[in-house]
Amino acid sequence: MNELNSPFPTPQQRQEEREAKRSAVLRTAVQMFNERGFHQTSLDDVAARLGVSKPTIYHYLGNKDQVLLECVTIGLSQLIAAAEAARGTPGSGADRLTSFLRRYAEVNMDDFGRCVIRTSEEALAPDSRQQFRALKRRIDAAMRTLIEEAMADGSIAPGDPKLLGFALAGALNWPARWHDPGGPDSAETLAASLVDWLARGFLPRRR
Amino acid sequence: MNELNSPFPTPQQRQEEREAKRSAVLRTAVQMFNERGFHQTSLDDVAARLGVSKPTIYHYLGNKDQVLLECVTIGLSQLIAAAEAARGTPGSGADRLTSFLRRYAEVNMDDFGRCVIRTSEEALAPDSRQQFRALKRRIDAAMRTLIEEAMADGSIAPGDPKLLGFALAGALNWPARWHDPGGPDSAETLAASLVDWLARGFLPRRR
DNA sequence: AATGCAAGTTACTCGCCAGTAGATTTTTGC
DNA sequence: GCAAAAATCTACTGGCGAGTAACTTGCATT
Repeated sequence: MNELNSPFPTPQQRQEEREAKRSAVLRTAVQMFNERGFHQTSLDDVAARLGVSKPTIYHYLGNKDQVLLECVTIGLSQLIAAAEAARGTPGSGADRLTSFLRRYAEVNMDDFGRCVIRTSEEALAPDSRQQFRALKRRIDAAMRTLIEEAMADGSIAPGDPKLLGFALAGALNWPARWHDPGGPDSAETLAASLVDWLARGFLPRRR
Repeated sequence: MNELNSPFPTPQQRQEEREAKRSAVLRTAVQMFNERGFHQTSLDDVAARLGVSKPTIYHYLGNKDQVLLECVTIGLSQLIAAAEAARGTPGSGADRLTSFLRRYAEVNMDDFGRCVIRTSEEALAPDSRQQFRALKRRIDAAMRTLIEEAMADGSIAPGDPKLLGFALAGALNWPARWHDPGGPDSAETLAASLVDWLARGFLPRRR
Protein backbone atom coordinates (compact mmCIF):
# COMPACT_ATOMS: atom_id res chain seq x y z
CA MET A 1 0.00 0.00 0.00
CA ASN A 2 1.15 3.46 -0.89
CA GLU A 3 3.90 2.00 -3.05
CA LEU A 4 5.39 5.30 -4.11
CA ASN A 5 5.80 6.31 -0.51
CA SER A 6 4.06 9.50 -1.37
CA PRO A 7 4.35 12.35 1.12
CA PHE A 8 0.62 12.91 0.81
CA PRO A 9 -1.05 10.82 3.46
CA THR A 10 -4.32 9.09 2.87
CA PRO A 11 -7.14 9.80 5.31
CA GLN A 12 -6.46 6.35 6.65
CA GLN A 13 -2.88 7.26 7.43
CA ARG A 14 -3.83 10.56 8.93
CA GLN A 15 -6.18 8.80 11.27
CA GLU A 16 -3.45 6.39 12.29
CA GLU A 17 -1.00 9.16 12.86
CA ARG A 18 -3.40 10.92 15.13
CA GLU A 19 -3.91 7.72 17.06
CA ALA A 20 -0.16 7.28 17.34
CA LYS A 21 0.28 10.76 18.74
CA ARG A 22 -2.53 10.23 21.15
CA SER A 23 -0.96 7.13 22.56
CA ALA A 24 2.49 8.68 22.65
CA VAL A 25 1.07 11.35 24.91
CA LEU A 26 -0.55 8.72 27.07
CA ARG A 27 2.58 6.64 27.28
CA THR A 28 4.74 9.59 28.25
CA ALA A 29 2.21 10.76 30.79
CA VAL A 30 1.90 7.39 32.48
CA GLN A 31 5.65 6.97 32.68
CA MET A 32 6.07 10.35 34.26
CA PHE A 33 3.23 9.71 36.69
CA ASN A 34 4.94 6.48 37.70
CA GLU A 35 8.35 8.10 38.05
CA ARG A 36 7.46 11.26 39.91
CA GLY A 37 3.91 10.78 41.06
CA PHE A 38 0.74 12.22 39.62
CA HIS A 39 0.69 15.36 41.71
CA GLN A 40 4.35 16.07 41.12
CA THR A 41 3.88 15.94 37.37
CA SER A 42 2.35 18.95 35.67
CA LEU A 43 0.94 18.75 32.17
CA ASP A 44 3.59 21.26 31.22
CA ASP A 45 6.20 18.71 32.25
CA VAL A 46 4.61 16.04 30.10
CA ALA A 47 4.31 18.41 27.17
CA ALA A 48 7.94 19.44 27.56
CA ARG A 49 9.17 15.86 27.45
CA LEU A 50 7.23 15.39 24.23
CA GLY A 51 8.54 18.65 22.83
CA VAL A 52 5.10 20.20 22.51
CA SER A 53 3.05 22.71 24.44
CA LYS A 54 0.39 22.03 27.01
CA PRO A 55 -2.65 22.83 24.89
CA THR A 56 -1.60 20.04 22.56
CA ILE A 57 -2.32 17.59 25.34
CA TYR A 58 -5.72 19.13 25.79
CA HIS A 59 -6.21 18.76 22.07
CA TYR A 60 -5.62 15.02 22.16
CA LEU A 61 -6.81 13.96 25.55
CA GLY A 62 -8.62 16.62 27.53
CA ASN A 63 -7.88 17.65 31.06
CA LYS A 64 -5.49 16.09 33.52
CA ASP A 65 -8.17 14.03 35.18
CA GLN A 66 -9.12 12.48 31.86
CA VAL A 67 -5.50 11.69 31.11
CA LEU A 68 -5.16 9.81 34.36
CA LEU A 69 -8.48 8.07 33.94
CA GLU A 70 -7.48 6.85 30.52
CA CYS A 71 -4.16 5.55 31.84
CA VAL A 72 -5.75 3.48 34.55
CA THR A 73 -8.50 2.33 32.22
CA ILE A 74 -5.91 0.90 29.88
CA GLY A 75 -4.22 -0.91 32.73
CA LEU A 76 -7.48 -2.29 34.01
CA SER A 77 -8.54 -3.49 30.56
CA GLN A 78 -5.37 -5.52 30.39
CA LEU A 79 -6.31 -7.15 33.65
CA ILE A 80 -9.82 -7.84 32.44
CA ALA A 81 -8.40 -9.38 29.29
CA ALA A 82 -6.21 -11.60 31.47
CA ALA A 83 -9.23 -12.77 33.41
CA GLU A 84 -11.14 -13.59 30.25
CA ALA A 85 -8.19 -15.42 28.79
CA ALA A 86 -7.89 -17.50 31.94
CA ARG A 87 -11.50 -18.59 31.74
CA GLY A 88 -10.85 -20.21 28.39
CA THR A 89 -7.81 -22.11 29.60
CA PRO A 90 -8.05 -25.87 29.91
CA GLY A 91 -7.17 -27.68 33.15
CA SER A 92 -8.30 -27.58 36.74
CA GLY A 93 -9.60 -24.56 38.57
CA ALA A 94 -6.18 -24.20 40.18
CA ASP A 95 -4.53 -24.14 36.77
CA ARG A 96 -6.81 -21.40 35.54
CA LEU A 97 -6.27 -19.42 38.71
CA THR A 98 -2.50 -19.60 38.63
CA SER A 99 -2.31 -18.73 34.98
CA PHE A 100 -4.46 -15.70 35.66
CA LEU A 101 -2.36 -14.71 38.65
CA ARG A 102 0.87 -14.84 36.71
CA ARG A 103 -0.50 -12.57 34.04
CA TYR A 104 -2.02 -10.31 36.69
CA ALA A 105 1.38 -9.82 38.27
CA GLU A 106 3.03 -9.16 34.92
CA VAL A 107 0.54 -6.45 34.03
CA ASN A 108 1.17 -4.78 37.36
CA MET A 109 4.83 -4.41 36.44
CA ASP A 110 3.97 -2.68 33.18
CA ASP A 111 3.51 1.06 32.70
CA PHE A 112 -0.25 1.16 32.77
CA GLY A 113 -0.71 -1.58 35.33
CA ARG A 114 1.68 0.16 37.70
CA CYS A 115 -0.31 3.31 37.32
CA VAL A 116 -3.47 1.49 38.37
CA ILE A 117 -1.83 0.41 41.60
CA ARG A 118 -0.05 3.63 42.38
CA THR A 119 -3.02 5.85 41.70
CA SER A 120 -5.03 6.49 44.79
CA GLU A 121 -8.69 7.00 44.12
CA GLU A 122 -8.68 10.40 45.74
CA ALA A 123 -6.57 11.79 42.92
CA LEU A 124 -9.47 11.40 40.50
CA ALA A 125 -12.50 13.65 40.19
CA PRO A 126 -15.68 12.10 41.61
CA ASP A 127 -17.05 10.89 38.26
CA SER A 128 -13.80 9.35 37.13
CA ARG A 129 -13.34 7.84 40.53
CA GLN A 130 -16.58 5.96 40.18
CA GLN A 131 -15.58 4.53 36.84
CA PHE A 132 -12.21 3.56 38.27
CA ARG A 133 -13.88 1.83 41.18
CA ALA A 134 -16.32 0.03 38.93
CA LEU A 135 -13.53 -1.42 36.84
CA LYS A 136 -11.56 -2.47 39.89
CA ARG A 137 -14.63 -4.20 41.23
CA ARG A 138 -14.88 -6.14 37.99
CA ILE A 139 -11.34 -7.43 38.39
CA ASP A 140 -11.95 -8.34 41.98
CA ALA A 141 -15.10 -10.18 41.05
CA ALA A 142 -13.35 -12.04 38.26
CA MET A 143 -10.57 -13.11 40.58
CA ARG A 144 -13.02 -14.21 43.20
CA THR A 145 -14.97 -16.27 40.70
CA LEU A 146 -11.81 -18.02 39.61
CA ILE A 147 -11.06 -18.75 43.26
CA GLU A 148 -14.54 -20.03 43.97
CA GLU A 149 -14.47 -22.33 40.98
CA ALA A 150 -11.12 -23.71 42.02
CA MET A 151 -12.41 -24.29 45.54
CA ALA A 152 -15.50 -25.94 44.12
CA ASP A 153 -13.55 -28.47 42.06
CA GLY A 154 -11.27 -29.12 45.03
CA SER A 155 -8.09 -28.09 43.26
CA ILE A 156 -7.31 -25.46 45.86
CA ALA A 157 -7.83 -25.47 49.61
CA PRO A 158 -11.24 -24.44 50.97
CA GLY A 159 -11.65 -21.16 52.84
CA ASP A 160 -12.90 -17.62 52.53
CA PRO A 161 -12.53 -16.69 48.84
CA LYS A 162 -12.74 -12.99 49.53
CA LEU A 163 -9.88 -13.04 51.97
CA LEU A 164 -7.74 -15.20 49.74
CA GLY A 165 -8.46 -12.79 46.92
CA PHE A 166 -7.21 -9.87 48.94
CA ALA A 167 -4.09 -11.73 50.00
CA LEU A 168 -3.23 -12.70 46.44
CA ALA A 169 -4.05 -9.31 44.99
CA GLY A 170 -1.93 -7.57 47.60
CA ALA A 171 1.09 -9.75 47.04
CA LEU A 172 0.85 -9.33 43.27
CA ASN A 173 0.08 -5.64 43.29
CA TRP A 174 3.07 -4.81 45.39
CA PRO A 175 5.68 -5.22 42.63
CA ALA A 176 4.24 -2.03 41.17
CA ARG A 177 6.01 -0.36 44.07
CA TRP A 178 9.36 -2.12 44.08
CA HIS A 179 10.05 -3.83 40.80
CA ASP A 180 12.62 -2.11 38.63
CA PRO A 181 11.89 -2.78 34.95
CA GLY A 182 15.52 -2.02 34.18
CA GLY A 183 16.74 -4.52 36.76
CA PRO A 184 18.02 -8.06 36.19
CA ASP A 185 14.77 -9.88 36.95
CA SER A 186 12.22 -10.09 34.19
CA ALA A 187 8.59 -9.51 35.01
CA GLU A 188 7.71 -12.99 33.81
CA THR A 189 10.07 -14.92 36.05
CA LEU A 190 9.28 -12.72 39.01
CA ALA A 191 5.57 -13.22 38.47
CA ALA A 192 5.98 -16.96 38.26
CA SER A 193 8.07 -17.16 41.44
CA LEU A 194 5.70 -14.98 43.40
CA VAL A 195 2.71 -17.06 42.38
CA ASP A 196 4.61 -20.16 43.34
CA TRP A 197 5.19 -18.91 46.88
CA LEU A 198 1.54 -18.02 47.18
CA ALA A 199 0.44 -21.39 45.88
CA ARG A 200 2.64 -23.44 48.17
CA GLY A 201 2.85 -21.23 51.25
CA PHE A 202 5.98 -20.77 53.26
CA LEU A 203 5.46 -23.68 55.63
CA PRO A 204 7.29 -26.76 54.40
CA ARG A 205 5.25 -29.42 52.62
CA ARG A 206 6.08 -32.99 53.04
CA ARG A 207 6.41 -34.69 49.75
CA MET B 1 -0.77 13.67 93.04
CA ASN B 2 -2.29 17.11 92.90
CA GLU B 3 -4.96 16.04 95.33
CA LEU B 4 -6.79 19.32 95.42
CA ASN B 5 -7.25 19.18 91.69
CA SER B 6 -5.82 22.65 91.58
CA PRO B 7 -6.36 24.64 88.39
CA PHE B 8 -2.71 25.62 88.44
CA PRO B 9 -0.81 23.02 86.48
CA THR B 10 2.63 21.86 87.46
CA PRO B 11 5.42 22.16 84.85
CA GLN B 12 5.06 18.42 84.51
CA GLN B 13 1.42 18.76 83.60
CA ARG B 14 2.08 21.59 81.20
CA GLN B 15 4.57 19.48 79.39
CA GLU B 16 2.08 16.66 79.16
CA GLU B 17 -0.62 18.92 77.90
CA ARG B 18 1.60 20.22 75.17
CA GLU B 19 2.43 16.67 74.23
CA ALA B 20 -1.25 15.80 74.17
CA LYS B 21 -2.02 18.68 71.85
CA ARG B 22 0.84 17.76 69.61
CA SER B 23 -0.37 14.25 69.20
CA ALA B 24 -3.96 15.33 68.72
CA VAL B 25 -2.81 17.37 65.76
CA LEU B 26 -0.88 14.41 64.44
CA ARG B 27 -3.76 12.03 64.92
CA THR B 28 -6.21 14.31 63.15
CA ALA B 29 -3.79 14.94 60.33
CA VAL B 30 -3.09 11.28 59.72
CA GLN B 31 -6.76 10.42 59.71
CA MET B 32 -7.53 13.12 57.19
CA PHE B 33 -4.59 12.10 55.02
CA ASN B 34 -5.93 8.56 55.05
CA GLU B 35 -9.48 9.61 54.28
CA ARG B 36 -8.91 12.16 51.56
CA GLY B 37 -5.32 11.76 50.54
CA PHE B 38 -2.34 13.90 51.46
CA HIS B 39 -2.58 16.28 48.53
CA GLN B 40 -6.30 16.73 48.94
CA THR B 41 -5.89 17.74 52.56
CA SER B 42 -4.74 21.27 53.28
CA LEU B 43 -3.37 22.25 56.65
CA ASP B 44 -6.28 24.63 56.87
CA ASP B 45 -8.58 21.63 56.68
CA VAL B 46 -6.76 19.90 59.50
CA ALA B 47 -6.76 23.03 61.59
CA ALA B 48 -10.47 23.52 60.98
CA ARG B 49 -11.30 20.02 62.18
CA LEU B 50 -9.36 20.72 65.35
CA GLY B 51 -11.05 24.08 65.79
CA VAL B 52 -7.79 26.01 65.59
CA SER B 53 -6.00 28.05 62.96
CA LYS B 54 -3.23 26.95 60.65
CA PRO B 55 -0.34 28.68 62.42
CA THR B 56 -1.11 26.58 65.46
CA ILE B 57 -0.11 23.51 63.50
CA TYR B 58 3.12 25.19 62.52
CA HIS B 59 3.65 25.99 66.16
CA TYR B 60 3.46 22.35 67.21
CA LEU B 61 4.78 20.48 64.23
CA GLY B 62 6.31 22.61 61.53
CA ASN B 63 5.52 22.47 57.85
CA LYS B 64 3.34 20.01 56.02
CA ASP B 65 6.25 17.85 54.98
CA GLN B 66 7.32 17.47 58.60
CA VAL B 67 3.80 16.56 59.62
CA LEU B 68 3.71 13.77 57.09
CA LEU B 69 7.19 12.61 57.95
CA GLU B 70 6.27 12.37 61.59
CA CYS B 71 3.13 10.39 60.77
CA VAL B 72 4.98 7.78 58.78
CA THR B 73 7.81 7.69 61.29
CA ILE B 74 5.35 6.76 64.01
CA GLY B 75 3.91 4.00 61.85
CA LEU B 76 7.32 2.67 61.01
CA SER B 77 8.44 2.68 64.64
CA GLN B 78 5.51 0.47 65.47
CA LEU B 79 6.69 -1.96 62.83
CA ILE B 80 10.23 -1.86 64.14
CA ALA B 81 8.91 -2.53 67.61
CA ALA B 82 7.03 -5.51 66.24
CA ALA B 83 10.19 -6.88 64.71
CA GLU B 84 12.10 -6.51 67.95
CA ALA B 85 9.34 -8.13 69.92
CA ALA B 86 9.33 -11.08 67.54
CA ARG B 87 13.04 -11.66 68.02
CA GLY B 88 12.47 -12.27 71.70
CA THR B 89 9.68 -14.77 71.16
CA PRO B 90 10.33 -18.42 72.00
CA GLY B 91 9.74 -21.17 69.48
CA SER B 92 10.92 -22.03 65.99
CA GLY B 93 11.90 -19.54 63.31
CA ALA B 94 8.50 -20.08 61.72
CA ASP B 95 6.80 -19.19 64.99
CA ARG B 96 8.74 -15.97 65.31
CA LEU B 97 8.06 -15.09 61.70
CA THR B 98 4.32 -15.66 61.87
CA SER B 99 3.98 -13.77 65.09
CA PHE B 100 5.80 -10.85 63.51
CA LEU B 101 3.66 -11.04 60.39
CA ARG B 102 0.45 -10.91 62.31
CA ARG B 103 1.51 -7.83 64.17
CA TYR B 104 2.82 -6.30 60.97
CA ALA B 105 -0.59 -6.70 59.34
CA GLU B 106 -2.36 -5.25 62.35
CA VAL B 107 -0.21 -2.15 62.36
CA ASN B 108 -0.96 -1.61 58.70
CA MET B 109 -4.64 -1.40 59.52
CA ASP B 110 -4.03 1.29 62.09
CA ASP B 111 -4.00 5.04 61.43
CA PHE B 112 -0.26 5.52 61.27
CA GLY B 113 0.52 2.22 59.62
CA ARG B 114 -2.00 2.89 56.89
CA CYS B 115 -0.36 6.21 56.28
CA VAL B 116 3.00 4.51 55.77
CA ILE B 117 1.54 2.36 53.05
CA ARG B 118 -0.56 4.99 51.36
CA THR B 119 2.15 7.61 51.31
CA SER B 120 4.11 7.52 48.12
CA GLU B 121 7.69 8.57 48.54
CA GLU B 122 7.35 11.33 45.99
CA ALA B 123 5.03 13.24 48.28
CA LEU B 124 7.92 13.92 50.66
CA ALA B 125 10.68 16.46 50.26
CA PRO B 126 14.03 14.92 49.32
CA ASP B 127 15.47 14.92 52.84
CA SER B 128 12.40 13.43 54.43
CA ARG B 129 12.16 10.93 51.64
CA GLN B 130 15.58 9.62 52.48
CA GLN B 131 14.68 9.16 56.12
CA PHE B 132 11.46 7.46 55.10
CA ARG B 133 13.35 5.11 52.82
CA ALA B 134 15.94 4.35 55.46
CA LEU B 135 13.28 3.32 57.94
CA LYS B 136 11.50 1.18 55.39
CA ARG B 137 14.74 -0.53 54.60
CA ARG B 138 15.15 -1.35 58.26
CA ILE B 139 11.79 -3.09 58.32
CA ASP B 140 12.55 -4.96 55.17
CA ALA B 141 15.86 -6.09 56.54
CA ALA B 142 14.28 -7.19 59.80
CA MET B 143 11.68 -9.21 57.94
CA ARG B 144 14.27 -10.76 55.73
CA THR B 145 16.39 -11.75 58.71
CA LEU B 146 13.42 -13.44 60.33
CA ILE B 147 12.80 -15.30 57.08
CA GLU B 148 16.40 -16.34 56.72
CA GLU B 149 16.55 -17.64 60.28
CA ALA B 150 13.39 -19.63 59.73
CA MET B 151 14.79 -21.08 56.55
CA ALA B 152 18.00 -21.89 58.36
CA ASP B 153 16.32 -23.89 61.09
CA GLY B 154 14.18 -25.64 58.51
CA SER B 155 10.89 -24.48 59.95
CA ILE B 156 9.86 -22.85 56.67
CA ALA B 157 10.44 -23.91 53.09
CA PRO B 158 13.75 -22.98 51.43
CA GLY B 159 13.84 -20.39 48.65
CA ASP B 160 14.69 -16.80 47.86
CA PRO B 161 14.15 -14.85 51.10
CA LYS B 162 13.99 -11.55 49.32
CA LEU B 163 11.18 -12.62 47.07
CA LEU B 164 9.25 -14.23 49.87
CA GLY B 165 9.66 -11.02 51.82
CA PHE B 166 8.12 -9.00 49.03
CA ALA B 167 5.25 -11.42 48.64
CA LEU B 168 4.45 -11.35 52.34
CA ALA B 169 4.86 -7.63 52.68
CA GLY B 170 2.62 -7.00 49.71
CA ALA B 171 -0.16 -9.22 50.95
CA LEU B 172 -0.03 -7.67 54.41
CA ASN B 173 0.34 -4.09 53.28
CA TRP B 174 -2.70 -4.26 51.09
CA PRO B 175 -5.30 -4.11 53.88
CA ALA B 176 -4.24 -0.48 54.28
CA ARG B 177 -6.14 0.04 51.05
CA TRP B 178 -9.27 -2.00 51.61
CA HIS B 179 -9.82 -2.69 55.28
CA ASP B 180 -12.61 -0.71 56.88
CA PRO B 181 -11.87 -0.16 60.58
CA GLY B 182 -15.57 0.41 61.14
CA GLY B 183 -16.46 -2.88 59.46
CA PRO B 184 -17.38 -6.19 61.07
CA ASP B 185 -13.94 -7.80 60.87
CA SER B 186 -11.41 -6.89 63.51
CA ALA B 187 -7.86 -6.20 62.46
CA GLU B 188 -6.64 -9.03 64.66
CA THR B 189 -8.73 -11.80 63.14
CA LEU B 190 -8.12 -10.52 59.64
CA ALA B 191 -4.38 -10.44 60.24
CA ALA B 192 -4.40 -13.96 61.58
CA SER B 193 -6.40 -15.33 58.65
CA LEU B 194 -4.22 -13.60 56.08
CA VAL B 195 -1.06 -14.92 57.63
CA ASP B 196 -2.60 -18.36 57.68
CA TRP B 197 -3.26 -18.30 53.95
CA LEU B 198 0.28 -17.15 53.32
CA ALA B 199 1.71 -19.83 55.56
CA ARG B 200 -0.23 -22.71 54.04
CA GLY B 201 -0.60 -21.56 50.42
CA PHE B 202 -3.74 -22.04 48.41
CA LEU B 203 -2.85 -25.46 47.03
CA PRO B 204 -4.37 -28.20 49.17
CA ARG B 205 -2.13 -29.95 51.67
CA ARG B 206 -2.46 -33.62 52.30
CA ARG B 207 -4.25 -34.43 55.47
C1' DA C 1 -10.86 31.59 -4.24
C1' DA C 2 -13.26 30.74 -0.27
C1' DT C 3 -14.35 28.10 3.63
C1' DG C 4 -13.34 25.35 7.09
C1' DC C 5 -11.21 22.03 9.97
C1' DA C 6 -6.89 20.15 12.24
C1' DA C 7 -2.86 20.93 14.80
C1' DG C 8 -0.36 23.75 16.96
C1' DT C 9 1.33 28.04 19.35
C1' DT C 10 1.85 32.08 22.90
C1' DA C 11 0.35 34.35 26.51
C1' DC C 12 -2.70 34.93 29.61
C1' DT C 13 -6.32 34.19 34.09
C1' DC C 14 -7.49 32.54 38.31
C1' DG C 15 -7.85 29.85 42.47
C1' DC C 16 -5.72 27.32 45.84
C1' DC C 17 -2.76 26.67 49.51
C1' DA C 18 1.86 26.53 51.81
C1' DG C 19 4.12 29.36 54.47
C1' DT C 20 4.90 33.97 57.20
C1' DA C 21 4.59 38.59 59.55
C1' DG C 22 3.15 40.60 63.25
C1' DA C 23 -0.29 41.62 66.66
C1' DT C 24 -2.53 39.84 70.86
C1' DT C 25 -3.28 37.48 74.92
C1' DT C 26 -2.07 34.52 78.56
C1' DT C 27 1.24 32.23 81.56
C1' DT C 28 5.03 32.17 84.40
C1' DG C 29 9.27 32.98 86.76
C1' DC C 30 11.61 36.18 89.24
C1' DG D 1 4.56 44.13 89.23
C1' DC D 2 7.43 43.17 85.08
C1' DA D 3 10.02 41.05 81.47
C1' DA D 4 10.22 37.16 78.87
C1' DA D 5 8.30 33.17 76.77
C1' DA D 6 4.33 30.44 75.06
C1' DA D 7 0.14 30.01 72.55
C1' DT D 8 -2.72 31.64 69.56
C1' DC D 9 -4.98 34.64 66.15
C1' DT D 10 -5.90 37.59 61.63
C1' DA D 11 -4.37 38.81 57.49
C1' DC D 12 -1.31 38.73 54.20
C1' DT D 13 2.28 37.07 50.14
C1' DG D 14 3.88 34.34 46.56
C1' DG D 15 4.20 30.66 43.47
C1' DC D 16 2.60 27.01 41.01
C1' DG D 17 -0.08 24.91 37.74
C1' DA D 18 -4.70 23.83 35.63
C1' DG D 19 -7.28 25.42 32.28
C1' DT D 20 -8.50 28.86 28.30
C1' DA D 21 -8.65 32.54 24.67
C1' DA D 22 -7.33 33.70 20.61
C1' DC D 23 -4.04 33.63 17.11
C1' DT D 24 -1.30 31.02 13.13
C1' DT D 25 -0.48 27.98 9.64
C1' DG D 26 -1.37 24.46 6.51
C1' DC D 27 -4.05 21.15 4.15
C1' DA D 28 -8.53 19.65 2.13
C1' DT D 29 -12.95 20.25 0.07
C1' DT D 30 -16.28 22.42 -2.94
